[in-house]
Amino acid sequence: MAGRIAAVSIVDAIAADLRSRVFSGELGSGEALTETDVATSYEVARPTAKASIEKLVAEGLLDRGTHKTARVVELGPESVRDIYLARAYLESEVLRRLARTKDVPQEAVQANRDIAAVKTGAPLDVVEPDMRFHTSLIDAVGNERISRMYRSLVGEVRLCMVRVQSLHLLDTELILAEHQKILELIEGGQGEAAAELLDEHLGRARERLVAAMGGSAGPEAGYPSGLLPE
Amino acid sequence: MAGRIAAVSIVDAIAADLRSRVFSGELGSGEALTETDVATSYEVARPTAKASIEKLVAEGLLDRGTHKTARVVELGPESVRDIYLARAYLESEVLRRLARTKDVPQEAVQANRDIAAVKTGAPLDVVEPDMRFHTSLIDAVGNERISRMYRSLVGEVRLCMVRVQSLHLLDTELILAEHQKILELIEGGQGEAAAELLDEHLGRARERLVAAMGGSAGPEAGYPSGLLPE
DNA sequence: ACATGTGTACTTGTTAGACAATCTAAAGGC
DNA sequence: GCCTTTAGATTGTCTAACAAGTACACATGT
Repeated sequence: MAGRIAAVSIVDAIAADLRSRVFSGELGSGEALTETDVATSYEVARPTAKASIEKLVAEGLLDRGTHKTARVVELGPESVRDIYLARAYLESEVLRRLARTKDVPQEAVQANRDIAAVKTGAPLDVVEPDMRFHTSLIDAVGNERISRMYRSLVGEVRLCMVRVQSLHLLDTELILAEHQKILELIEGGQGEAAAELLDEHLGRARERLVAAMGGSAGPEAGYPSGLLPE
Repeated sequence: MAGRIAAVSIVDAIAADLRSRVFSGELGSGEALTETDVATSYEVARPTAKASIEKLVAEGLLDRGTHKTARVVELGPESVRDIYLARAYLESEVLRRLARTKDVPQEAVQANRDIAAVKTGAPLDVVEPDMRFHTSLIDAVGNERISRMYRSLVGEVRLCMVRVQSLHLLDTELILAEHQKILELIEGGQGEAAAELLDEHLGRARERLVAAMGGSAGPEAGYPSGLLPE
């Protein structure tokens, strides 16, 4: 059941590789990706490269207009706010819903454990389990379209997370503690409180990242009260 | 400013035409769309047709696996529930948000007027302004990603609406009255009430459509109390 | 009769090379 | 220095073709 075979097309394979190169920072913000470049470097035909690029454009990871070269998206402060607010919209509703049935998804619990496990390593290692924590909450409502919508956001969200971690804007302990508390609130049926904590959780990351990018941070950037014993 | 010129690519043009043919019912549920068919009928090369088809697949209007012919999606009762619940997630949050600032978008008001204007004509004419009513509410929050996410749903939503109207499952007067009431609740700052009414509004359409498709309808299918004087 | 294997037709995945339209940036003229 | 022209690079689209996969009918063996 696990690891079902996947007959990936060449297009998908290249798209996946490009994606990971964007996430790893190998392809930096604003970097150009011409169709011929991609085609030659992967030794495929140009239409194939084109299709891969178009996939990433659809995901929001690349940007391009007609007849213009595709470039890695440049996230400004406004985009960051846009992204995090969209996240908050979806995720807070999801938490309320999950709390109603007191349904704590095991995958989220596991993801948080994984964050704890890597907390001594490189800061970028936190990104994957952190992302997984949030996606597993979304997936837990069991709505295909909602998961799909969230997926369309995930690429950009991950880009933001990479930035947050690279710049050490958040303490891993804090992430961990807040995730834990959110799960507890769901278990206790306190949806509204969970949604509020999530708003704080996301708001802090959001405003600190905005500030780090040269925007003016909102009040949400501050530290929380009481979760971490000084 | 209005009607800004659009240098549409051939791919986009074909995609747009196919889309409208799906919505109009000319291309029925489950109908096959071969790449060569599309290519010959529009007199373009197969790769061009392929790209168009892939666009519609990404939109959720067509369905296809690797090496298999693309087909118009077949919406079962489960899909309908999935779609409408996803809608409700986004839209109810949006209403709460709009009510907080008592922000009644003019486009929504206009859309509802347009519904009233066509109410004597063909039932399918209601679909476009009805869809516009809901999208304009979403767009009113001014979040690019949220609008984008909703767009990814719009294709399927519209398919559902076409069904609802074709089968005369809802009275236009009722749609109109509930839309009106929702706008009033927003204006009055009563976000929670607006969200609840929306849930009713969507829930009724949802369960009636489910029932019409052979699923078992939930309790939401019934008529409302008091909005329409008998 | 049933299950199994085979084969052919249809369809998609991918490639190659080519041309026109468009964008980008550098060279030149005022 | 600024604007225009020109050349190069890049994308949009096409034609033609082969490889690989799917589907369905057919034949085979039990």
